[in-house]
Amino acid sequence: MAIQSGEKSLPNHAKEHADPPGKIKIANALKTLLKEKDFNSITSAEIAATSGVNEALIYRYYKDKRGLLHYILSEYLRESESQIDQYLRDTRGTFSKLKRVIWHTLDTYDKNSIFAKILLIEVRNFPGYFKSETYALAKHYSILILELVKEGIENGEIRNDISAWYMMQTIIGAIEHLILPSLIFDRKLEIDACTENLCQILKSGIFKDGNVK
Amino acid sequence: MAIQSGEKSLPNHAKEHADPPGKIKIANALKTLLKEKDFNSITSAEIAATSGVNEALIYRYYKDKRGLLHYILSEYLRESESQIDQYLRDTRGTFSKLKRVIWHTLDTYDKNSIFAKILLIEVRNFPGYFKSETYALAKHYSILILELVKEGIENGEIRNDISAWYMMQTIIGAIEHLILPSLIFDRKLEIDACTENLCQILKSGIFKDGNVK
Amino acid sequence: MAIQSGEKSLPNHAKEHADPPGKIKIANALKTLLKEKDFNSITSAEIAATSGVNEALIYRYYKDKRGLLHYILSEYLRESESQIDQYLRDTRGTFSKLKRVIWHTLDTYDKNSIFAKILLIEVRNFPGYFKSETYALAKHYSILILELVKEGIENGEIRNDISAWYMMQTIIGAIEHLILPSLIFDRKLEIDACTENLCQILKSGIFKDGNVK
Amino acid sequence: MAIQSGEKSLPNHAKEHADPPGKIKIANALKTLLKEKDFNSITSAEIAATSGVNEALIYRYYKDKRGLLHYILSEYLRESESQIDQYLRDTRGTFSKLKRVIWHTLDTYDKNSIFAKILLIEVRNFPGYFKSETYALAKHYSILILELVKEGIENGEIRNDISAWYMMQTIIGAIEHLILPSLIFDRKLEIDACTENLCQILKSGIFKDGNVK
DNA sequence: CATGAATGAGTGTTCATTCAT
DNA sequence: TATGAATGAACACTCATTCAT
Repeated sequence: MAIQSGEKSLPNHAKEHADPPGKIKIANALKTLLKEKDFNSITSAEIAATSGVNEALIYRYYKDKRGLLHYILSEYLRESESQIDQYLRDTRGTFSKLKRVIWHTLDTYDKNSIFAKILLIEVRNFPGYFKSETYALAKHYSILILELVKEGIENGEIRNDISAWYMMQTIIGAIEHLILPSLIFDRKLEIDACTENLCQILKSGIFKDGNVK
Repeated sequence: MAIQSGEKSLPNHAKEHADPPGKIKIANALKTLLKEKDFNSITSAEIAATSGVNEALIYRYYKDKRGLLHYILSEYLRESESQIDQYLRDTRGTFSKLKRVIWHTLDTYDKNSIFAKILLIEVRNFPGYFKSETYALAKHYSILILELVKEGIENGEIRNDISAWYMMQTIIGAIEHLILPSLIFDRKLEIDACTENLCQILKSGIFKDGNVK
Repeated sequence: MAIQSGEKSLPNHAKEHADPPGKIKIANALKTLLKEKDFNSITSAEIAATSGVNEALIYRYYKDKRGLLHYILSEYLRESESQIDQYLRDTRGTFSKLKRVIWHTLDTYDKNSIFAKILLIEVRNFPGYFKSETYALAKHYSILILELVKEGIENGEIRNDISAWYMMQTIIGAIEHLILPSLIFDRKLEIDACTENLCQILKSGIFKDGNVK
Repeated sequence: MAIQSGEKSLPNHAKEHADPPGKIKIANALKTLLKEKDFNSITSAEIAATSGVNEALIYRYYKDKRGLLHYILSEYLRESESQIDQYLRDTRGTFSKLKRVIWHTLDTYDKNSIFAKILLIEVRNFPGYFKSETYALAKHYSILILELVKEGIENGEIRNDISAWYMMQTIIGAIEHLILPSLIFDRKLEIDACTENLCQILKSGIFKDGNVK
């Protein structure tokens, strides 16, 4: 069920083997380079030089440059989501869960600004097909929030006079809105304060008063 | 004091003449193309084709592609600033002036999202030397705000216990912060509401109560 | 009405100008190289080196490598056809005309074995779209023969109990059949003898006895 | 006397063993692929994928891609020749033998048009050294014909006023000449009719009248 | 016997830019 | 003022082939 497109399909029986060193080096090299510059202005030659492997190896492990980007993006999202799952298992109450998810998301974006930049800015300049591939990845996250909201509606914590989908959109929009400027202007994000504020707003606007656990 | 870098220095006697048709056509072509795509993915050939002139002519009038971008950027800023000057002449009171400037800035960014995108997003992916060149352009604007703030301090409208420079930074930051998401997420900017809100915040936070004219 | 695809569309007003030297050099270089090797195993770098121009110039004048091939092919066909036209103007009687055309075709193929090779052999390994592009060129020739046959039917020289199209196909097939082995086995073609034989066969098989002028 | 170049020399003790499965799979894969496309546009990766073995295995069993081609070519020729030997053992009279050989050759070429294409067309675009390697293979066949002719001269069936070598060349040329167009124009070969016609010509031209057994 | 990892040398093509006129 | 011709330096991507195990 893992998200892994962007990779080339190698012999199936190798599934249990870890990724070969070259593949990892390449992914790391792109991550490094993305800290410094645009994805589009990073060349295959640079990726190869940075990772210390041959240029052709990139194309053995990944469909193309975009496939490589897609791979590290999905890897990052997969990891982030599994952490969120962990958090959620330890938390009771929809409001608390939502707060945890928001905090974690802000924290991860802040710690991985390269990915945040790609997901929030660069992707928007790519031709459509990639946008949708990437959004397919990001959709997992949307669904997570949506499920949480629905859960809240069912257990009575969240008002039921607004559609769950609309509330999810609002929450995600708010999060992105918070992160974006800190990303562009290279500012540190005040994660705790932001979470607190956003949750406060959601509580007054979304959650029914007095019903929060 | 006109901002003109990016242009090639042509024979001096031409200085007073208006720009030759070719030069204007080229600049307009780039402006047009920027509405559709990334600066980096616009080719000189496209610019030439769109403007209906020869490719080499670009390099007669501008140092290079970046020089051309710089030129239209500075042209835009010059125009915007002269409009602001106009507005300010007709306005009394620092607060009112500041409000006017804020409104105008939001309005211009909104109407010229191409430039906003470049100034706020694209430039950040350019190599340092161009970034600083662009900041040199934007400095005029900073200074304008700074002067306004200083004026306010002097005439007693603005509190004098915070450095003028810090207040200017805050104001500019707030403006950019407001514009950015609407830019990235392609949303319409509520200029009046934004201005009102921002000014309200500034009034409570920056201006001394009851002292606003 | 000239056949000219494969070329890049350059500014229209230049139509009366002759082809620039670079363009000609490139075309000649490919012609030279085709004498020695496969089209597919000729590299752009080789074409550039042989013609003494920069590699990029190829792509200024031609859409791509195939476009260049198409160009020299169509140039050759255009020239050949205009020569045939010349011949036909000086000849009376359908049979004599047909004989002239056959002789000329064999002669031209023999003198330009590079083109013969491409038209009869290489093209067959190209993906469909190019095949059809090339056939579009060759169609001119088919039509010429077809018209001749029709003329013969109308003036009573050629029997009218077989469809003109079928007769044309037979003639073209016979010609190609004659040329092919001499091409592959690098043998000189006995043009006069071949023409004589083929015409003899056609006369007994296609033309009505005693009716030939 | 077996034809085996193109192969890598493996440990001697393996000589008597049959070919290992990987080796056979690879050869079959290339044969399959050759039905669809040019030898030059078949990649090692494709061969490996089609045969279901590792790419590197190709180079364990064959010197290189050309070596593999050479191998299947020689295998095919060896098989064909051994069949001819069989036929010849059951036939009496040089003319009858020659007729059998001709029929078999046409039949085999017709049934294995992939090989026919390579031997008659593709090889001509290869660099000289491979061309000559292939001719070395085909020489066996020439010698076979030559021996037959000599036998005919000795036993009085064939005229002795023309050199045997020249007659052999004529026969081989005629055969290839017959096959080529059907190959290029993808037509079915009329094997019986062709054999009959060719033999008729040879009988009138080469064999002494009335002397044929 | 067979494979996964890795690579050197291209491959067609693009693009910003310069030069001569 | 403007242009047609020409180019150097990349660029993403491919392929036959080798090596260690």
